[in-house]
Amino acid sequence: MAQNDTVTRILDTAEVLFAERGFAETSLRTITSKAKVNLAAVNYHFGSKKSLIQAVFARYLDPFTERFHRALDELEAHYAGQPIPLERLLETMAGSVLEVPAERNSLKVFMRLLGLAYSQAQGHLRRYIQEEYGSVFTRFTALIRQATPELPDSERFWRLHFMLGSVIFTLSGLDALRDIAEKDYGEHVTVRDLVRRLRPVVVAAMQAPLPDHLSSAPQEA
Amino acid sequence: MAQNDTVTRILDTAEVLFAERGFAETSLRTITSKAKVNLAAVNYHFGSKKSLIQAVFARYLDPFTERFHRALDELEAHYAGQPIPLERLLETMAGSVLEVPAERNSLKVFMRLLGLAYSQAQGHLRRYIQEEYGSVFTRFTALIRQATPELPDSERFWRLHFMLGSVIFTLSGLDALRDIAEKDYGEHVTVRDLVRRLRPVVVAAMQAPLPDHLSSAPQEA
DNA sequence: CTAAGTTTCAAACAAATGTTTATAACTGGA
DNA sequence: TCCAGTTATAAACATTTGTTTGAAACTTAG
Repeated sequence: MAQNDTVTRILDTAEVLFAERGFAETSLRTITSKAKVNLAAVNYHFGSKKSLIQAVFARYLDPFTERFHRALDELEAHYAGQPIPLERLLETMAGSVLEVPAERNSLKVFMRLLGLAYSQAQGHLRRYIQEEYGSVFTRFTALIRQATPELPDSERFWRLHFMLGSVIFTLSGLDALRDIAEKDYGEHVTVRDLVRRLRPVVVAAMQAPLPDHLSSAPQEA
Repeated sequence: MAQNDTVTRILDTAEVLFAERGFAETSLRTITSKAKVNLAAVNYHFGSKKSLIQAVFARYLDPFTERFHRALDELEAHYAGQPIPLERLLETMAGSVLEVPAERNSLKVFMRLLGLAYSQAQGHLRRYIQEEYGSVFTRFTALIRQATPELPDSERFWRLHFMLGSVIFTLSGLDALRDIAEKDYGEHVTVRDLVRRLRPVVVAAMQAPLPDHLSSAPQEA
């Protein structure tokens, strides 16, 4: 299993370095030397650096989407057409997110990669993620819609992205923030702690009153 | 005023390109050719690419911190020792943020730069921003503390970062999100619209009930 | 006008990057 | 054992990068 070993070692090393420094700032030579494989191995096994980046994402996102779809299946079966409560939906998502990286690296790496995918204008990455994994997000938002019928569609859209920002931003910068929190408040924060803290915040944010310009005026379609 | 013209043209061009592509992905040749100045001009006027990046930030952050400090002065004078309501603090911050870029480019560029500063592990940038502009943030959080006495310190710390994530993430990815929103909901969203939408969300998030593991157990110091 | 100082410019530099190539080493089945 | 197919390796390749250089052009004060 020499091939698989090389491929895995490249992926393991690349994901850590990408998360630490970003994609453009991580050279193939840095990856291959740290992974103790030949420089040409990346192009041989993956074709290009771009494809390596996508492969790093696929290794997280493939199991995640699979699990998330299954979890949503169960949830829908259990509620049998009834709208699923917002809290249950959020818990399910958090659960699926937490399950996957537990098997390999830390959630931090995963989130940091997601944050980079959004922030770095790496066009190909955004497109790739949207095309490959957009469907599960669409499904999730449709369920959120049933759970929050009082929200205008556009308002829900924006609030979901507000919350997505909270999660990705905080978790992707977790290391630096954790150091501060530990120094200033003497408490060591785990990812699970953060998720616990996030839950009431996200729920409250989604259920916040409508902004003035929407609550008084007639709501849009 | 030939020098100033060159310097300004470099800064104007660089900030847009940085915001669009990131720092590592934007070469000095791209900047200088688009700005119609000589390649060596960057090193002549700024010394290095790193210093150019910092100068781009300084041009936003210097006026911002000055205004924000002044606005907080007024607010503190008006409330004369009384704790300032959370909404007023948030409005003041939003106001200061909105004022500055109105004079030059769009807020989007500013936010996107901030997002990049956090997400790209550009160590020097994080350090630079923390050292140069950390004090105003410290002052702001102290006021937030008085406005939310019911929150444990660590909980407030995390919630502030949750909200910071919402703002930076949404506003820095504004272009892509706006396109979706316009296509799906037929509404053109301005930055001011978004800030209006953010307000009730942020307030509700900051005032959300404590998470289970904090609300029942005795609260930490 | 002239000389000193500042700014521009084209060219070159060294270093680093992703990728390709040709060869060697290894692998498993006939 | 031998041979196809796969994988590993070192070397080279063509670009691109940030930076430096030295001379030209320009500006400004005496």
